[in-house]
Amino acid sequence: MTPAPSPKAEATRARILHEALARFREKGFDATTMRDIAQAAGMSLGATYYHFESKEALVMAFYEESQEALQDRIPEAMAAHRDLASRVREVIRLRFEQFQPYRAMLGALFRNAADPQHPLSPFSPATKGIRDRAIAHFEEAVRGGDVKVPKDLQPHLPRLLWMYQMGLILFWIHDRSEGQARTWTLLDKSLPLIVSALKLARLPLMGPVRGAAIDLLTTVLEPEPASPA
Amino acid sequence: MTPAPSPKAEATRARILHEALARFREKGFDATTMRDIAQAAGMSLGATYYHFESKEALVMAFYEESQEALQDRIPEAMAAHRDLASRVREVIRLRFEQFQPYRAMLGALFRNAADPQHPLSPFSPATKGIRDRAIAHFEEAVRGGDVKVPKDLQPHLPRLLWMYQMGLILFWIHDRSEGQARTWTLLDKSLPLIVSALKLARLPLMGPVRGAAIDLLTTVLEPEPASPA
DNA sequence: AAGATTTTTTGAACCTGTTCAAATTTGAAC
DNA sequence: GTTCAAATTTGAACAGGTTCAAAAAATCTT
Repeated sequence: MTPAPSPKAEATRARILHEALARFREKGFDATTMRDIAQAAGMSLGATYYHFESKEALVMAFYEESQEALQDRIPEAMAAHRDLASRVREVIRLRFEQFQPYRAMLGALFRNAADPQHPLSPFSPATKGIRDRAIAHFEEAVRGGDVKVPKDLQPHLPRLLWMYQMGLILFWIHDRSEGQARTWTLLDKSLPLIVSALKLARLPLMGPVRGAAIDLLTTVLEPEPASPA
Repeated sequence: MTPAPSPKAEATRARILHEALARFREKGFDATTMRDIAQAAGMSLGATYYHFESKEALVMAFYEESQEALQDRIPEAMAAHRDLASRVREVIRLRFEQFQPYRAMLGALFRNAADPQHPLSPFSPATKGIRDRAIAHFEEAVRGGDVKVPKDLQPHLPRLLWMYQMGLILFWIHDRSEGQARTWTLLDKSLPLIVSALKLARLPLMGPVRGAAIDLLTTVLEPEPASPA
């Protein structure tokens, strides 16, 4: 796809991204100008655009890099937690920890969350690669957890948990309480409920209910387009 | 607040809005330029800005006007439906019917849905007036319905139903299926579930569960700032 | 190393939302 | 009808994201 990984342009790219993020963190996404970034990186505006298609592409690169960085920390984190709630909580906690310095600017990323067509949306085709890896974390959390998940729910659960995380992140971004305390309260109140519901879902009588819920789910979830040969 | 309703500026305003909406419908929000609109309305760009603070203000005016227009149709619609599911469905159906011609451009309104601070977000302080009236429709639907709602849930239900509607609208806007068939499927599958859950919620054993759910709810819902005297 | 080719960089636009001071028009008071 | 203030309109800017042809630098070929 990309013609070549490029030799040392990689360094320039990294420098631009670095300078951009520093400014995003400090003054926010909107207040930072592409001209600011170009100047900080010591190059012309046009050159900056040679390395990044758009201002938003910078945020995308950040998103990508973040996912990369988290990748490594999941295994050890999972090794330290046994029960499902703790495992899921840990995945989410790590993400928050990582996003912390960028909380303000993340508004810019999630501004477009509601438009699944927008490249920057966490739900867009453009972010599928990142999304899939993020979902894999929850797959991992569930797999090694202590809760037996019904067969029919199994293929959906990781994605559902990822969506749950997305909701929390959205809440967190706009949470103006001290230290985002309300988000943590929400997490600690909702996660146990989810896990309880999961345990309840295994009860014999619950078959039909589960069926209805999953039926609903498949209606909502876009059918993944079959990748052509 | 507003100094005066203005005499005939109202007509100019209406003309601008009319021309703007025609173009939004035809070419979409983004592809329509403020210069286009000014020209269509037969006036200078600056004059257009005299009547509308911003391009988004045009969408806001549309949103406002829509709410106004729906207001009248609710009573008769409710008179024709007895059971709760039908009543709620009717409120939602009316909204879809009204938004139909603007479906494409509504992406622009809901683009900012995820940012509760953004004026155009249906969740923003700026849209509270409209929102409150929309919620009132659901209040009406519940009040005259055939389902007895538990006391502790009562104050929350209308808003919850409104949020449910918002979710459906969001889904609908991005639903690319023929005639947005998937949205209707979703509605017809989810609404009965909601009503069933509501009926179940009244069962004696459900008290604690309901309590936990409502507790969670009040954590999520921003505490409305007390209006100062 | 000269020439050819590709990658980077530059600088000058362009576009579109928005702002604003300076007219112009309108309407009320006299 | 003249006068004055307020409401409206104009035209010319500005800002910031984006584009692009042309120049410069780096890399490759022989």
